[in-house]
Amino acid sequence: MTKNEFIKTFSVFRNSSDELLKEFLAIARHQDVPAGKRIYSEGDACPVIAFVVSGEIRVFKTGQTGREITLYEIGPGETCILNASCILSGTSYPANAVTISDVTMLLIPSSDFRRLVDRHEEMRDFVFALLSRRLSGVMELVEEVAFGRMDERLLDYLIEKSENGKLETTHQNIANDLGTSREVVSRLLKDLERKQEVRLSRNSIVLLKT
Amino acid sequence: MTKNEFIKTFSVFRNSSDELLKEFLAIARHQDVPAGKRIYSEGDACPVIAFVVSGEIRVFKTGQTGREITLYEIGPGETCILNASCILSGTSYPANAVTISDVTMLLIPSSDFRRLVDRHEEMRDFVFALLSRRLSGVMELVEEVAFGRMDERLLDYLIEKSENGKLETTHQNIANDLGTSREVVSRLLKDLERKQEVRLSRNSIVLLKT
DNA sequence: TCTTCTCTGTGACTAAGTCACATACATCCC
DNA sequence: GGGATGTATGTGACTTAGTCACAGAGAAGA
Repeated sequence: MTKNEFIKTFSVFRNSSDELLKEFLAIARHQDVPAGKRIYSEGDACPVIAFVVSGEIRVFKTGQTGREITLYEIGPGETCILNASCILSGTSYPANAVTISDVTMLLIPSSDFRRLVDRHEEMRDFVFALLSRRLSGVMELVEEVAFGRMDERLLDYLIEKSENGKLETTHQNIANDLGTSREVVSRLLKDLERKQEVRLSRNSIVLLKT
Repeated sequence: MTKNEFIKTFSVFRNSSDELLKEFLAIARHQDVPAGKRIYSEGDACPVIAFVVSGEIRVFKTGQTGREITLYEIGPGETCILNASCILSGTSYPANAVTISDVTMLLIPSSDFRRLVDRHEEMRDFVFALLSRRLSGVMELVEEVAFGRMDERLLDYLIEKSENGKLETTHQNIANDLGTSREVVSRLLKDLERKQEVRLSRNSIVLLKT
């Protein structure tokens, strides 16, 4: 990957020293991962840190009952900050991660990453900013889960995830993102359909009231 | 505060350079805050960062209905990492904080803190470690809230918070920590009393089955 | 003792999650 | 086309959690 390609995706580094960019790109190993592949599981060690060039990764927790909840998603120009967190604090991975589309990423071994963070202010700023954004985000999620109504959370979710008022996914997938069960999602969606707010069919939800 | 007093509480800095310690202590402003005082509210800016020398601070979120949930507590030798997070990423405070006992802390203006982090590896390590511990902790909390049963969460809470099998607090305070309502706590405690697992009286809960 | 304030108890109702099972849709094979 | 199979969705009955309204108990001061 060239310097220019890198900067295009990781725009925070656009004004960074040539030294940092050269070092980074010399170390980085390019990797492609197909959609639906588990990247990390809870308790894993973190030998490398991943910088996502394209595609999306879902980070989630699992309950004993098998229910799941999405903590956040990682997109292009971001890094799997939990890797950073593990590496810099020497702990193991506290959640699960899976690719939700084909993903291209740059891998940096943890020892090299540590050195980059120590040497380069831009790298530190990047990591701090992302780490604190995640912390805020997960705190926000606690608030939603603890106090929010499921029907409202579902509606917000539909609006956020839909493209042109349409969403192609299963009720189970929605439940896994929201941390509830498939039945609850099915029932709430049916209520919305009765209120003429959505049209349902297999693998598809169409928003009517925009 | 002398260097030795500081190191006693913030033991991670015990092997740090004299330079860092001197600089830190020259900048730090000592402050005492009585119990029950609001330190930050959601949306506040962070002009300073607080290093807690003694006492405890509770960090929590509030819902529209007035319910609260504790995200974590800050004790001696820790810093209010959300301050750090705000300062280093330039955002505002995403939660509320209140002293739960008399607190003594050292305040560092944000610009000075930024400089300390840039210059000293030990300070970076300290901040990263705490930040990632908090992130893990809050993720754990999401899991508990999303999937845990309230009776089990309550029991865990009682065991964790009790001293010599005794706990002096109100049902409302417990509810505020767990993110539920006072009635739910009262009912579940009554159930535990009927099962001979606790003895209840005003402002006090005694664990019987240790 | 009376008043006032805080804390706790409880019934009735709504929201959310679980369990069990029925039904619908899609795909592949013949 | 017509089955067979697998995945996705619908729904009733039940349990757990949260809300609302209000009753009653304990503490503390006048």
